[in-house]
Amino acid sequence: MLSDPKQAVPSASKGSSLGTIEREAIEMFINFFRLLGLPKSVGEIYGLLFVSPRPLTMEELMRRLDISLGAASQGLKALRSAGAVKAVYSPGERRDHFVANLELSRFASAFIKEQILPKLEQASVRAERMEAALSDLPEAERTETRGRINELRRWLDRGRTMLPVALKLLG
Amino acid sequence: MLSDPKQAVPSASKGSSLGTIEREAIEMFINFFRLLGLPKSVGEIYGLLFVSPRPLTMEELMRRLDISLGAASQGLKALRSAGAVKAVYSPGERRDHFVANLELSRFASAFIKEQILPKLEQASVRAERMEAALSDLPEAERTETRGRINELRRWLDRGRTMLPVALKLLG
DNA sequence: CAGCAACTTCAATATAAAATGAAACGAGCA
DNA sequence: TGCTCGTTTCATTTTATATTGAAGTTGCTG
Repeated sequence: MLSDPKQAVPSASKGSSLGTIEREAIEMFINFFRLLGLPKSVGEIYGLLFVSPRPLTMEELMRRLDISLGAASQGLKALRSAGAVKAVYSPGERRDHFVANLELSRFASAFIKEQILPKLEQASVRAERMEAALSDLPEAERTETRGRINELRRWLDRGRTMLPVALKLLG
Repeated sequence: MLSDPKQAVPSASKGSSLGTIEREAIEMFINFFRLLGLPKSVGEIYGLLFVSPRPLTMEELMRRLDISLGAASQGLKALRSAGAVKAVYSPGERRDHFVANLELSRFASAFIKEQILPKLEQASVRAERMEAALSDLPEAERTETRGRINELRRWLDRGRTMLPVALKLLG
């Protein structure tokens, strides 16, 4: 359980312009990025940039991945803001060229900082509110429920001490 | 970046039958479960069971959470198969009663084992195929691309040695 | 072993998320 | 200043995911 396998399969259409290495890299990153809740197009873009030995323009990404202008622009925006991709200057060239940042640990860090930590903080606030609401409960249920809330808080505290350590290990 | 905040808000309809503690718990678990790619209804069910001092039937879950028969059945199935919930025997009662397993570490373990490890394995296979396909590349690109594939493999190897350790720490 | 309550399944439907592409924007250049 | 190319934005469309509930199944019980 915990959701299905369902393998990523490249559409036939883009088979022509991509080699084995590119296809494998793209599929791999689609899978990992999906794990972080990111859309397919973002994984495709990063995958292609990861194995590309030279910077690519947005136009090249659109063409080779067969994605739209909007998807390319938004995907790159997201990747840049996560520090996963950067624009490099190309002399005498007007358009932007993009390269992948190969330090994969960035993703884990960004994910922890932006997704997990805020949820932990919010959860702690909720736990306080739950504690405070214990008095509304009928006597009989109070002890049992208090125990459960405490269990929850122990986990939240654990998380809040562990994650910064994990972040240090990564970055 | 890395997807939006967008807070879970309980539908007005079920406000009536749920107290503060229940609402807070439900919203908290909806948020965490979503992080693991699980549907809202699954988070709702687990949240309510988590703070419920006594076992609940499927019918109670349907009524109090205002979810359908199918959602309750499937959500419980998923939670049971992940070991997050179990059915307890209730003397002289025909219908099943469910309780939450409070050991939250189970989720992390299940998630790592079922979602992350398989993807790492598959990724390693892909990396081998990429390595093998290097010879198809024009000379000029080979060295750079080989370096990138190696970078990838270093990360995959790291992951494959770290995760089992993480699993031990949890369980 | 018939009837029924409890549960499961799954095709249909509703909802949410991502992709598209036309229109708006903006930076550099003549 | 007005063009032009490259990029961003966002309303619309498409696709994917979750939910519903009726029909099917199971297994207890009288």
